[in-house]
Amino acid sequence: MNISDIARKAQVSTATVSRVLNHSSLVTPKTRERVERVIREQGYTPSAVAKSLSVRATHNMGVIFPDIENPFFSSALIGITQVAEQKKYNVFYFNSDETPEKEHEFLAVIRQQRLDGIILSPADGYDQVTGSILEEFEQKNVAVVLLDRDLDRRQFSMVRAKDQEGAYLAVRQLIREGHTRIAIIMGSPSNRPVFERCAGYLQAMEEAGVPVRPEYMVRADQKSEIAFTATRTLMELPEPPTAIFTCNNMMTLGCLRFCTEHGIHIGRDIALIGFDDIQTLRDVGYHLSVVDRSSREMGRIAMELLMKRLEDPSSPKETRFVPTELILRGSEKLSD
Amino acid sequence: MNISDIARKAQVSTATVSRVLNHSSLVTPKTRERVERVIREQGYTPSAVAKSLSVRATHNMGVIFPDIENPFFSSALIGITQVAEQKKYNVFYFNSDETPEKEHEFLAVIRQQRLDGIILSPADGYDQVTGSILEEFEQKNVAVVLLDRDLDRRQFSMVRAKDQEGAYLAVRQLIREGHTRIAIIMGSPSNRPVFERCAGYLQAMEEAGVPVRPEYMVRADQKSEIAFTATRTLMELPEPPTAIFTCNNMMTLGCLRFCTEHGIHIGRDIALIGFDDIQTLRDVGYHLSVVDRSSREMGRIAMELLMKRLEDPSSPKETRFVPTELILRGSEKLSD
DNA sequence: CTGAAAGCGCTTACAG
DNA sequence: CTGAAAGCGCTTACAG
Repeated sequence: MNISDIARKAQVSTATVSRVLNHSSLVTPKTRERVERVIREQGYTPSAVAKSLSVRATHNMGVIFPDIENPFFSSALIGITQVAEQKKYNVFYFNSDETPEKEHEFLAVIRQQRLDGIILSPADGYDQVTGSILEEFEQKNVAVVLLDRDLDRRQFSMVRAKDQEGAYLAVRQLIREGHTRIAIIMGSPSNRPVFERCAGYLQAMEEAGVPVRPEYMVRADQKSEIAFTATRTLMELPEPPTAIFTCNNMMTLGCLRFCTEHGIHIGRDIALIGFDDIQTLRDVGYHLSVVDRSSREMGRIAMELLMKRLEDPSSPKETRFVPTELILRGSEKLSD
Repeated sequence: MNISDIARKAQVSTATVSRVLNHSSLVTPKTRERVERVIREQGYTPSAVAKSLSVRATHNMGVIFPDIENPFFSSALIGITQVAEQKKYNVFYFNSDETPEKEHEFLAVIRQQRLDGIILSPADGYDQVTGSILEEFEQKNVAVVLLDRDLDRRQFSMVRAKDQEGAYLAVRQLIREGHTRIAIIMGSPSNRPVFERCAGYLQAMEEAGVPVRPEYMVRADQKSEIAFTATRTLMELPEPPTAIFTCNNMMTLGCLRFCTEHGIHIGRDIALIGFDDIQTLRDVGYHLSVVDRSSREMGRIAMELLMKRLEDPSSPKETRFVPTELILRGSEKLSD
């Protein structure tokens, strides 16, 4: 069942069928009606792949995220699909699993599939392969938007949160609570948002004249395991910190797990503020203070930026920021 | 840059280029090499859409889930993408947001996009539109696999968990702990897994001769809000239950939220066993007893079933079960 | 082993 | 307002 079959049964040309399919105004109501009836009767569904080949655009886009199990990314994906749906774009989802190699594979697939655009959070902010592939994309007019994480030295449209500011507020708050031994579980410089949160930490510490102790700055990554052991490192210090700031939700979870497994009570034995809210913990009334931002909104904005460049490839690349908010629920102080 | 350009520069026919692209054995090493060099030099990427049109198969598939923010579904998607990647299939992701209308829309898109197969968890197990669209799919040889939720009276390949058994074990455990006032937060019959968990509850109650009290059976849905108010209903009963069994993770969360907001301590004031483990709670050392199953595994199996039917459309539809496990962490008893 | 040519199912510039 | 025909970029049966 293809467009020719419909044309024959409706006694028109395929051009006419195509026109009614595309709601062209230059077709008589009566012929339109006749064609539509045949389409309905035959249960005909036009092939988007044939159309894509013909018009040289697919109306499909790709999303590459490092980990869809991370609530930040699943929320962002919701935001993306919401606007994709209303804009009639379809999304291919690829899970890079935090590995650049998979990311490269997927980028190749995206090229083959002739997707119109792509939204991604790079596995590694320093990756040159990803960077240059994306630049080729832009040259071939496939729109690219970076979400949350950026790529070193590369210019793309992107949506970010006010990371440094959020972290700064959090750490300033810890200082106001009287803490001076404040540790940070941070990430690698190749993950820019996490790194900027680190900058926020330093900013607050320096502004308040609190000495920054290198042994209080420990490194983790996107998997909670490392944060778990990083917390151990901190707590086994001769002079352990009295407060910790964690740079993302996975780190927060790893840190929390270490503490609970070792009888360290958050808000009594140690203060904690995390970056990214964790809904599940709120549900159970766990009073964790956090820096929050709207991940759905970030997804929506990423789509807006993508649409903008899709509609006009010469429109300027832009960076949009979503606000960040410090939510205090008690874990920032040491009660008892 | 298309296949003809490459053919011209390599001084062969497009047929030959196509053959090297597809690793056909009937092409001389030297011509192959020459063609490959030109491809490399030109940075040529063949169009999957043209190929799809030509071979009448896209090697693309669709996934429609009700809510990717639900950890069960995001984990299942990981399982799916893992095997999709190794089988060289690409996945379109659609979020139905628990609404049949969107689901219908997406199914139409899937048809237009000529996807080879689809994995879905229907928003409504009684939905006849979805049911008949899927049956048409099967007739047109687009493979369909249901994940977790099924469709009333319709035969499709599917992967499920041993829901009733898991629920049975949980409730039996509550009874062994001495509870007789055991409530259940259940779902609508249109969500089969949740409903079968209800059957497991009844089975355990009846087997033990514990009277089933209608007021202890309250209804919620996939959003935690309803479970929140359902819990209120239970707790405001003249004779409130001493134990609750919740039929999925969202219900568990809603129930927990009500309890924490009202100073009801799980494991002291009331016992609770939920269906589906909640990793975040484990991380913070929240001792919640649950019935667990492997959602990633369910995703992987769904893909296997899909591949099987893709490779041989006449292969029998089959239902595969993943095991279910009762994990006791203390919330099933009333200490103190 | 290689090529010419038809075909996959649409769209669209052109002519009428 | 409608149609004939070329074109989008591949694949493949057929002939050699």
